[in-house]
Amino acid sequence: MPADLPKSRAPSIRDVARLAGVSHQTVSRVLNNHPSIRDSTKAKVQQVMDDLQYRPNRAARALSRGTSRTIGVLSASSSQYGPASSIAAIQDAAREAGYYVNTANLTAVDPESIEAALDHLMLQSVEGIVVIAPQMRVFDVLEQLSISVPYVTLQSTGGLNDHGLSVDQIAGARLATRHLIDLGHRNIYHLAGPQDWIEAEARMRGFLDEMGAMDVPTTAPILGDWTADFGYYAGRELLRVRDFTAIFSSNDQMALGLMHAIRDAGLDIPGDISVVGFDDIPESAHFWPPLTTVRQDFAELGRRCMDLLLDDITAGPVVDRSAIIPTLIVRSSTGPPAF
Amino acid sequence: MPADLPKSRAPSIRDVARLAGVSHQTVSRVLNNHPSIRDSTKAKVQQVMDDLQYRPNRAARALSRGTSRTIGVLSASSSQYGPASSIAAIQDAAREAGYYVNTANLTAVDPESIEAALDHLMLQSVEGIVVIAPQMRVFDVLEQLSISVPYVTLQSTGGLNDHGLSVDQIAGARLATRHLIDLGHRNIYHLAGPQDWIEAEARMRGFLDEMGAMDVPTTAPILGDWTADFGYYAGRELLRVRDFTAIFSSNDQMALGLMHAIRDAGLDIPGDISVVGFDDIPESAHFWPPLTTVRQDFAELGRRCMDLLLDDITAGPVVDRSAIIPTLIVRSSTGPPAF
DNA sequence: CGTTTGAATGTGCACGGTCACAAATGTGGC
DNA sequence: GCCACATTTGTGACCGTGCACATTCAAACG
Repeated sequence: MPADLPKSRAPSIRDVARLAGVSHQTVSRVLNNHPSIRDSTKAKVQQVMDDLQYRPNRAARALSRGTSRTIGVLSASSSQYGPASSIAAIQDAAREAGYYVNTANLTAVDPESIEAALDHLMLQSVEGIVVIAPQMRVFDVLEQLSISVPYVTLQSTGGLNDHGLSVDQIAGARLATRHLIDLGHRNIYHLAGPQDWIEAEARMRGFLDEMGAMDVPTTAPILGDWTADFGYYAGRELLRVRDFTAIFSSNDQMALGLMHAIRDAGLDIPGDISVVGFDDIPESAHFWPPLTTVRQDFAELGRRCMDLLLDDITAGPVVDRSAIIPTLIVRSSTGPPAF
Repeated sequence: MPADLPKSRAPSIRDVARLAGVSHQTVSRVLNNHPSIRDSTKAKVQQVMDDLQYRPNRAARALSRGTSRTIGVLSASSSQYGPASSIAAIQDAAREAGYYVNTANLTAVDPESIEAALDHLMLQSVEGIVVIAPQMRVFDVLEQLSISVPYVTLQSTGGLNDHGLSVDQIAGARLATRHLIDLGHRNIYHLAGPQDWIEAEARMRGFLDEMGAMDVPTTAPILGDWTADFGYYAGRELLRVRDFTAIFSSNDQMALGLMHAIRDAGLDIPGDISVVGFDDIPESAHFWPPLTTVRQDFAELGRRCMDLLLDDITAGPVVDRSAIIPTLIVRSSTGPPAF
């Protein structure tokens, strides 16, 4: 019976080397697929590695190589559908590329907690950072801190820096707005996201741009907080005046709340009021009525973002930085205005 | 002007030592809050560390200590609301405890990808693993692989092992079922989750238990896939016969789809059919009608789970392993049956 | 057959911390 | 002033891997 007792320490390359009758460097070469290794040697070493259930020690490798093969994700509101989908895609892409992912959540958006989260990531010597914290303020802090590793963001600030990759939110918002205008609506409200959020800002701009381009008079957008709850209360307030026939909501959740309020007021959707959302979360198709919305491919975004970062890290080939154009999904929550 | 040129390498503990006029070991002691360090020395060292913007190298520390201060999260379906919330809570709790978190997503539930994900985590020498992959099969594989680090799961299999901590799904399901029975329903369907999922199984058992306890005849549960889409199609099928007055859905998304189908059939909720969900996702309050459901505190679950794991790792004090009891949230999707 | 060349393998050290132990320094009692 | 003792600091080895360089070996060439 082989001495299979649980050794106190895990086997190292030297253990493997000794048993295989080679030097530790040869084992290292096998590990790293060095070209000049005799096949027989390679096989022998690999055999011993299997027998010993050898696993390279990541810390040692990182130390010696000076590289951690780890990337960090700085995320806010990671429990929401969009960010969560992107994070998952990022993790998959990273793993496929042989990278590890470490996530730090932002508990608040004040500079202190941003710095704390960043510190947490830097302490792990991440080689790059993906920022999925869509608040403007996060970007400001990032700029100031002058981080020593490359970083990319899921939300482009629109050309101010080249760290961004993003769905073209403006185009998406214009799509939604145009849809309402084409249906004949002229009194359209926009329920925007928090002013601080990049997507909120971009969607608002898209809305205003399209309204301007089509020469439709605009009212000031309402600033919400993305939640269905807010959508509901905003809807209640808006309906006290009821000087509109359509609303474009910055995300699906608020649209849901809006529709709730509209129904509560005894009005019909889309008969009395049309509603458009943004995101196309999987539930939107089953809202009442099924929500017309703008679809974003969050997973694709995550993957592309990862490509971009890996490119920055390895200074590799130029990758596709073109924006992803979202698509309009027309369902039953929109129709021509009543007269 | 000080020589502030960007050195090719980051400052090490020895650089700090040299500038502070002490030995590297003294610097190490300052880093680790060793008790016997003269205050003046400590201050001096800290000053130099600040000046140099010194950051301890995690890899080196992990290597020499033989401990990585990293825990792994093995997760499936991490973009769904529940798991995502729990993961976020776990990350926060870990960071607070000075641990790093590394996540591996399961792309599929076959043994190969489970093993691959686990491998990915083990390669990083994680000290513990949190499993948020709620499929039974994952547990089987975990048992077989006989992992060398402690692990805990968010979904208890119910006493077969002691790795679990969970919301008492059975109690929650009984709450929901009892609510329907108390309202006077006697023909109640259950739309369950995928058979392989632990929660699905537990909720189904809760449903059957309560029905049995109250002496209400039961029909076989329908097995769904958690999506609103499935809820919709299941609803369409069920309504062809329409031999029931209430449905208890295993989660809120399927309940949403169900309600969609019920409305499509021209029926009233809860007038004709009552619907209960499970989870209380933030949108449920704004469904049409607002959904009666069972609330789970995912974040609390994540935190408690982390406590449990850290306890296992450090062999610390016994922590609270009591199950979390979910609560019933009554809204407008349930009412007495029509006669 | 000696020389050149390239592939295959070995040697020793570096990476940046921590640990065990030794040494120096300070403190109090007699 | 000397000893016992606690506190503070220093020395050197070590963790597991990769790198630079040295060495061995085999084949090819003149």
